[in-house]
Amino acid sequence: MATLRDVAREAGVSVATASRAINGLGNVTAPTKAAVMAAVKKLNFVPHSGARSLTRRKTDTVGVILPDLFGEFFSEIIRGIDLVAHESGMHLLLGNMHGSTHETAAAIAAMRGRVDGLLVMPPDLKPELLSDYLDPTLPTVLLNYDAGSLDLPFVAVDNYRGAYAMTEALLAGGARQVVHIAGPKHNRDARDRQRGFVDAMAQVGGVRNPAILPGDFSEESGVKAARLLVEGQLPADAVFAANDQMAVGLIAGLAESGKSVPGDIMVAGFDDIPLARHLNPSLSTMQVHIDRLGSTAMMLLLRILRGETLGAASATILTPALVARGTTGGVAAARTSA
Amino acid sequence: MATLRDVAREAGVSVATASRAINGLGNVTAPTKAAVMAAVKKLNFVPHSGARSLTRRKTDTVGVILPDLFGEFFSEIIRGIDLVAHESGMHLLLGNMHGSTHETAAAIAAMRGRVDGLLVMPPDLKPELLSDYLDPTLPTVLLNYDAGSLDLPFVAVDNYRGAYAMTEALLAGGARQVVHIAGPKHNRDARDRQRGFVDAMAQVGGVRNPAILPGDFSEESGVKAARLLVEGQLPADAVFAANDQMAVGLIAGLAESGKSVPGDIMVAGFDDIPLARHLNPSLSTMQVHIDRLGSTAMMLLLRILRGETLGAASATILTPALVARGTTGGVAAARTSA
DNA sequence: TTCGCCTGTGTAACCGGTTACGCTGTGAAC
DNA sequence: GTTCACAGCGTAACCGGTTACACAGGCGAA
Repeated sequence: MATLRDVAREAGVSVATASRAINGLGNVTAPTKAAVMAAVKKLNFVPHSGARSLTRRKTDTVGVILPDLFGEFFSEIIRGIDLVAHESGMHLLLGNMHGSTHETAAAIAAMRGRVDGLLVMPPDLKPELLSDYLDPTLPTVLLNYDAGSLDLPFVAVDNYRGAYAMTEALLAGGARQVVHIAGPKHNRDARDRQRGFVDAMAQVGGVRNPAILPGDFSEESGVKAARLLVEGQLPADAVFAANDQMAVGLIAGLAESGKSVPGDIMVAGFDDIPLARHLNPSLSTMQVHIDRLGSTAMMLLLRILRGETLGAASATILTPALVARGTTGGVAAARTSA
Repeated sequence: MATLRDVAREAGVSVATASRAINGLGNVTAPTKAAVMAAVKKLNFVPHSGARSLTRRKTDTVGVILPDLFGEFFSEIIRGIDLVAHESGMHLLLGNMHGSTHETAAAIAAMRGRVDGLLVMPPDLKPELLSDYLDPTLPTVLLNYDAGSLDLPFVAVDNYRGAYAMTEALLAGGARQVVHIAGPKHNRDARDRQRGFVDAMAQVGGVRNPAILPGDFSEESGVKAARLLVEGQLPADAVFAANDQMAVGLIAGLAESGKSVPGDIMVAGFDDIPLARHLNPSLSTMQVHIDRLGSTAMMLLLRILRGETLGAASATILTPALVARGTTGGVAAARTSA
């Protein structure tokens, strides 16, 4: 592979001149520049980004650290990030914490020297730990994580208000006994959604200790919840699952037990994954523009990298929108129904 | 941020010793090593990967260049790649060609000096162009792309045989007039699937010029195909869509026209996206382990990077498996049905 | 005692770019 | 005819690591 020195030699100039010519800095005459460019073409020279970033002290890359890469949720986030990053000529370096705290530290450490900034989504990490791992000199935006005590910019979904709104809607739709399927215990999203549910039940429904079934955001745990519900003879006329994935499993489980949705029992989810509208009946849910979560965070990071100071703008909360569909009897079944 | 020199100074040793201690090279006494490690802790030193990769001439990163980042297909590929990469301590640098040829060249060029190898998926690029863009010194594995004349290792899905098998199955299931909804014209997957369909129709069904409707892999184009089919009064008792996405649209469109699936008409897709089994009736399709596409390619690349020479092994073809479900009357409707 | 080897450590070159600074030669101003 | 500013270009230091090579000291063998 040709280096800049090779190009300089070929063009009969110094490396400094070659560098200036290639990067379009002013002080190079047209003929000199032409000679350099000819050498570049001839030798097929492509600048070594690693070396360049070493002196420039910028890499034009941002690190993205996600808890997992599974499912549409993450692909949407990445797509949103990429959209904005691409516009600014930034690259994306993917890190995956694979659920382990230790891996998280490693993933973050490995980013040093490779990226100009970090986008981190640590749904089940304690703030103190997180601040230990993060490099304070590296611009960082948190995804879906209210930093709280940490003084870091973040973009989050208003899980609390979303859950509150959905619960309210179920009650308004005639449900009296609403059961919640919770997400993983340590997951902040899950906890906030549960809080929203509990508060809405108390404040709007006048119910003190609403039933809550355990879950872990997986489809399987939704199936299990259906079993618990039916076998446990839990009185319920509506179930609000903490995410769509569990709602999908729940509906399958209810169908096996001969329960009809929404006839016997209404079902609602959270996230509005693409699958939601294709179910039959289609799934009522809280629509989160997942890609916007990513793109907003990326825009925030870009502004920080540009040196802008963002005061209150550093905390962005996206409010999910209620989408009433078939499983709450809100609208006719999706058109995919036969 | 502390550098190696800082650590060396703090520990009272030279940079060489510090480097050796940190990297666990043998020739360092225990007390010296301890002193260095103490300095590392104290100064919070994290090696600068950029600088390190400059001398080591390896980056522990592979570049992944995909045509797009939309939908579950790509998220699954990335997940498969990440799974293997992570095991080997490799990082993933994402490049996106955003559908444009020019961007493709830029994406590939930007990788120089940042990665040790490349995973490229160029579904609608001509081989000659591709070889122009690629750096011959950079180990590269092609995804879902039979390099043909190019002498590059690749991992691909046997689209031809998959389509052939599905068409055969439809015919065996009693269909006589099978219509194909094709994918984008320049897309190799789409073309191979169409060939498989045409050949099977001729060889197994004895049909010379089977009907083929245009499509572009989008759900929308499936809906359009349904319209063409019904309004055009095309005689058909089965439709084989070149991918699941279009099959989904097709089913929706047929439902709108009052056609029942599989009663009036059977439907089959290709890919087995997660949504497929959740439809009602569930979608018959060719199962492609998309994540394996990614992980296999990554394993191939790793072996090349390790210096292994792989002869015939450099071309891997994954054969998709037929999954008969509701839309071909093959099995009972999915359990998500009410 | 002397030689040689081996171990632990330091010096400095190097990876491939960028850029501060210094040098040269030209034309304008005096 | 000097002086000066400035444009164009080259030299060399630098980014932050790795590592070839040199070197010092300790030890066993001759």
